Amino acid sequence: MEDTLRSPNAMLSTVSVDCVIFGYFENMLSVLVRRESVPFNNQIIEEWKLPGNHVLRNEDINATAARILKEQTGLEGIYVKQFWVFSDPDRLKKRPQDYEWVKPRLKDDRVLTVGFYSLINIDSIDNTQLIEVAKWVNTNEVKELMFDHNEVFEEALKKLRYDLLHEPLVFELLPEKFTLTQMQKIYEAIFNTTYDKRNYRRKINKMPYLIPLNEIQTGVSHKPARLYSFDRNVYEKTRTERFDFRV
Amino acid sequence: MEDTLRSPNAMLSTVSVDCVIFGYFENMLSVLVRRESVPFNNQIIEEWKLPGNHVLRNEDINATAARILKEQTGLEGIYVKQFWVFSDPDRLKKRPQDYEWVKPRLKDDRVLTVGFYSLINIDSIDNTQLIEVAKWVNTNEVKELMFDHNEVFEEALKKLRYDLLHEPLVFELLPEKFTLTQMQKIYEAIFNTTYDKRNYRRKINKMPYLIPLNEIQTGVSHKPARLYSFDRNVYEKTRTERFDFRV
DNA sequence: ATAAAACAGTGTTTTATTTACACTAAGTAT
DNA sequence: ATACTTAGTGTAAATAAAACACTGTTTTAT
Repeated sequence: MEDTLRSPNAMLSTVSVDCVIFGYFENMLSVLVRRESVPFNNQIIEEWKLPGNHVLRNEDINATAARILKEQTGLEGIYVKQFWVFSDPDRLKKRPQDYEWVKPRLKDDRVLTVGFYSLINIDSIDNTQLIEVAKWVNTNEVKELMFDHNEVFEEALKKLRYDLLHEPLVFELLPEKFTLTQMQKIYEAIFNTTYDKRNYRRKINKMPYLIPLNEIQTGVSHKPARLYSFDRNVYEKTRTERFDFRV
Repeated sequence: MEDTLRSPNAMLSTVSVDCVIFGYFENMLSVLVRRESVPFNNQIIEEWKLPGNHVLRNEDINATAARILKEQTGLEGIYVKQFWVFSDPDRLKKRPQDYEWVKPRLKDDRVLTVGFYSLINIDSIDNTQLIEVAKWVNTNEVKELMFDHNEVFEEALKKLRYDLLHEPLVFELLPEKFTLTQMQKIYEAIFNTTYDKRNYRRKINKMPYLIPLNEIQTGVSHKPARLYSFDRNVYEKTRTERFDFRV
């Protein structure tokens, strides 16, 4: 409501974007960033957090997400999706050791953060130029993070699972050319289950945007599988609504 | 990323919540608010906008949404869901006549808004205590709104349709006790289509949370229909993930 | 009392989708 | 040649979806 006189109680906030970057290589992986050590109770604690940054003056939040992706991983053209706004007034105070360290820097009331998740394809992960303090970790082995970042992470994973049930986001995690087994394994990893190979293939073969190529896998020590690709144009024609995009 | 030194380019923003309030009575309806008249090019223009307000210092955005609902409609305990953050740096400038009027009041860089939609049940609409400048309008007859509010409105409607395909949100639009025909008509209005009554009933009768009552409709001048209710507890048990709540 | 109007409520057949289940084929390594 | 590893495929049964039309109950008008 921009047209009322500003209430003296209106919050003045910096806004940040925190990105849960998902990739798949044998397991579901996610990028965490090591923060400078935190002194707390006379101890030095090594702390990890999600990659994130402030929204800048001339940026929309999607540009912020794109910038974070570029800075942290060196990658561009990555799938990103905003999934939730974390706005608890006390969200930075949930872990006092983090808050004590941040507090002196705060000039505004709050820091509200928009949670994004992003999906990176297998091949990119090999040549990701992660910044020095970042690393890929197994999503099952995420330890305690700063602030409310565990909550952000868990919500991202929930939302990814939910979205995958309704949209073929799995292609964002796959390389340009992939095998059906690779695709199946990603679903199995995310949903922590297994599927019957024949039924799985029967089902996905009905997707008109799944294109079989006249090419086979190389570099494997067994029968090579056929490669497939994802036709984005065909997919775009089949859907009516979008709540995501590419940065 | 709250732990880096604040960039001099970090945006400082007030944050607002704009609510697209949906209800159903013969048609899909939504609440619009009339703003004080706007002088532009020496004309007085009557302007409409979505109900909204600033996020206050000690509020999270969901509390803001709850407050807006209470203030504008007098209702509490309403279903609300955040669906998108509108963060275009120029979003207030899209309609210069609006921006000219707001500009002198802005002390911060931007106003970022979180879009919510909310669902109100038929019965409440009758006794909604709308504030004087607000009115229910047919969603098909929403005219030009202030700022980017037409975009917010359209995105809300898209998101509602999308969500309805995957979750039984229709119960939020229905009264405590309702007939199957009422329910069907809401779907038909939102998706602008018609369904076969027998197939529709066969389908929804498989929902375990749809409870037939030993009561029938009253006050109708034809055969009264059986009443049903929605069992929230049964529903909660059948779902795994939530991205919405009640305020 | 009877008829007309308005909506409630129900079943069958066909087609498509889902599920459960196990073997053969192709390439690689030794 | 053999063993190993993963690729690739079919069928039958159960379930779900889609197409389709009439009878029953209550109210209102005459």
